[in-house]
Amino acid sequence: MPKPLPDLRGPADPSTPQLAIHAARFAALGDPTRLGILVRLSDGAPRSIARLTEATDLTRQAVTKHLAVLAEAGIVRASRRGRETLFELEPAPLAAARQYLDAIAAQWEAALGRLKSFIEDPPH
Amino acid sequence: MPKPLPDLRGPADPSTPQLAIHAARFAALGDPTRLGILVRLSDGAPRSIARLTEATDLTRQAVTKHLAVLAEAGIVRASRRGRETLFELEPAPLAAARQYLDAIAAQWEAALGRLKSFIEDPPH
DNA sequence: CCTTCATGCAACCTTATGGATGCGCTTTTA
DNA sequence: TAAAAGCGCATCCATAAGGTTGCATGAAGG
Repeated sequence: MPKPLPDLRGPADPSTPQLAIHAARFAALGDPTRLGILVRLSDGAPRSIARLTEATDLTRQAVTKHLAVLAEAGIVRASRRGRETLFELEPAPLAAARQYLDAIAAQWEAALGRLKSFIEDPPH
Repeated sequence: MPKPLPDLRGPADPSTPQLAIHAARFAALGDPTRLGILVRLSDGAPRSIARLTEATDLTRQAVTKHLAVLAEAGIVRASRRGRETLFELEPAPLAAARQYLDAIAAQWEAALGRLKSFIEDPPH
């Protein structure tokens, strides 16, 4: 059974708040620098800002802003250790994004299935 | 076996072009209006611009722009029928986005697994 | 044919976004 | 303790993004 997935096909759509949350998450992923940072953090090891900056051709401040965006979306978590701020990947929000795409795909496939059965065995 | 996933942990990173493509895809998903459009199209039925505009409180032009962004990312496909332009969902790019998130998650879990085995059975 | 529907194109506006600099504060470390 | 490493904050800049309005154009219908 495909996941519910807020039904936006009707005229009234009160379930838009969830949609905004998911959109914000995708927006956070929608930048090559940020996506690169995530990939680098995907080995589970926390890294400092300076460390993450080394891998780019940007300023530390630019990277800091990107990390702030990721943190705002909950995709990354910061912790202070001494004079440095360590960032590590937070898997839950990524899983949520994945499941959202899964839901859309499931909806699509379910629709295909209904179309197929309709063609093979039309009503009336 | 976790998917390769461009290794950005080294200093030199020539595999960034792929990253840009994925980032562009996520960026296209990173807007509530566009995400809403996708959900509405996820039942497989093509819809006209006017039809999709009805579900929003925006102008037709605004919706047209959003559809252009989605089309640019390949997430949606347009076709002309008479005087109206029909848009329908394209599942392949969405699947690619899903798989990218899967790859990151797999990387993460593999790292956790290595950490676990290290703790349970430390070398030396 | 004349009107209406569904779009496309272009100009314009406002705000968000990505990035850089300069400066000051705290923690290490030589 | 003085220098260096790592950051945070504030400011400033240029461009992209989201939206609107106005006008022109092709297709449908009566």
